[in-house]
Amino acid sequence: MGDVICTVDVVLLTLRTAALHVLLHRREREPFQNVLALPGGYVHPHTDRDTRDAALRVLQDKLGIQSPYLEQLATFSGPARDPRGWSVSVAYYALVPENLIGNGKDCSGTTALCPVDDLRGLPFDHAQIVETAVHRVRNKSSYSSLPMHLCQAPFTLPQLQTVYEAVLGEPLNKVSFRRKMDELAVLEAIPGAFSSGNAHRPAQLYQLKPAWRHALSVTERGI
Amino acid sequence: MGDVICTVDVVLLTLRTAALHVLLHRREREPFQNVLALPGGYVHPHTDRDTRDAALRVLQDKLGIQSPYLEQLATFSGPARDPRGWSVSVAYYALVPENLIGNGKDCSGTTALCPVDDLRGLPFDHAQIVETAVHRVRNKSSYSSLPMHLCQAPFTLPQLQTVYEAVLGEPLNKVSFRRKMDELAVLEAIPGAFSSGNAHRPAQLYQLKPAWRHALSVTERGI
DNA sequence: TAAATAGTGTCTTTAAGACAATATGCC
DNA sequence: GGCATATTGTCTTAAAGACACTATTTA
Repeated sequence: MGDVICTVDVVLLTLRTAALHVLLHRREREPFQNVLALPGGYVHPHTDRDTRDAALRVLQDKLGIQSPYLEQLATFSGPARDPRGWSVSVAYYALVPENLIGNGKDCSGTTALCPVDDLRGLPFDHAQIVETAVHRVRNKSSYSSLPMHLCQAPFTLPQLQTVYEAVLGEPLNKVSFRRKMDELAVLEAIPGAFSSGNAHRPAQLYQLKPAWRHALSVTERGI
Repeated sequence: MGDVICTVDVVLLTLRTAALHVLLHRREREPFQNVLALPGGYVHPHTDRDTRDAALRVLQDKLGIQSPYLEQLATFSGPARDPRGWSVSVAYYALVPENLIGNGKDCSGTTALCPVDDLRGLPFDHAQIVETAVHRVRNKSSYSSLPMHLCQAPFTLPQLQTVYEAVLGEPLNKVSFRRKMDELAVLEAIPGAFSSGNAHRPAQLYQLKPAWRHALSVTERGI
């Protein structure tokens, strides 16, 4: 009964040039040594408090990324998804602003940021896991504050609207968008802080209220 | 690495007297022998194609229930949730109409149907799993055809509305409800079939279109 | 025909979207 | 001042809810 391989995989998503990208990591060992794949690894029952802990450890050890927005996605299982044998992978997805990537390790070709709509050659069932994650993120973004975790604070409302539009893939009504952001009630204006340097009116800068740094607010009827 | 216990648990929900109930099963073995708990068991890598398959097997073997609406809920893990050791449980939830329960085995005290808002003494972290399932079902019911799987076909629209109201815990506008059922587009009227036996106008009988027996339809703005 | 519930028409209220006017920085 | 974008006001449109009217059965 104990011959089930138990792993975690992390789909780390970010926004680059208005398109969702996933961070892939070059595998150090067999199977699929040197192939780009989702960062993941065995659950370490002696040190991990749970699978979420294992996912955070993977992010820290393999990518040097700490404390992103992290949520359980789904669990994938079966005899064929991993050549080592019958396996269970608890998948998580993380959202980070682009600037957070590369601050840690790498810079050496061990990671790559790939557009989620143009992925090829992923090992295991990682293509399906990424697809599930992207679907979840796009869906959840349509009624919640989720995309705010892709935005580097401080940010302006027009910048945030651009992020929402990139994730959702459709233009949004400016007035409605602002009404919705107000309804979500997770942003706080930074007093006296405005965007600058542009040849036009500066915009108010905002940040997530601290209580919402790792939580979501949802609207009744969608963004 | 292989010393992680891998199990599935199933939260089987039904509606009895307008209240959500969960089907519990008396454990045949240690730990918690003879205690009522969620039906569950080890993943069998030699026979299960995946964890969903394991959940269906558990439903069949322990409860004699086949082919309900079944969906993955979440995965629960950690060193303390199971006294046997560090464990991962992939939880599923199933929805069935009440009449389907008891057609199989039991009738002998090995199972019990308990109201989800009045559960005590559940072993493991099963209380948390049930709570998560109920939360998921209530939330998903607010914008989808999910509650239809709690309804024995054929059913009338007023009956279905009662089911939605029971799950959501609030009264619904009759006209809006019918507009939404029309928008979901998953029901088909059974030609010439009407409810009868009551001292009032009979109601048209409906059933799920076959394509939607194991799928969900969702609305843009909620029920 | 009275009672009870099913089913529908329509008015009111509320939310969403379109449009435009004003605000404010930098050149 | 002129330009570009931010922000806000307000009108239009669409969805949701309230209410009431008609329909159809049994007692």
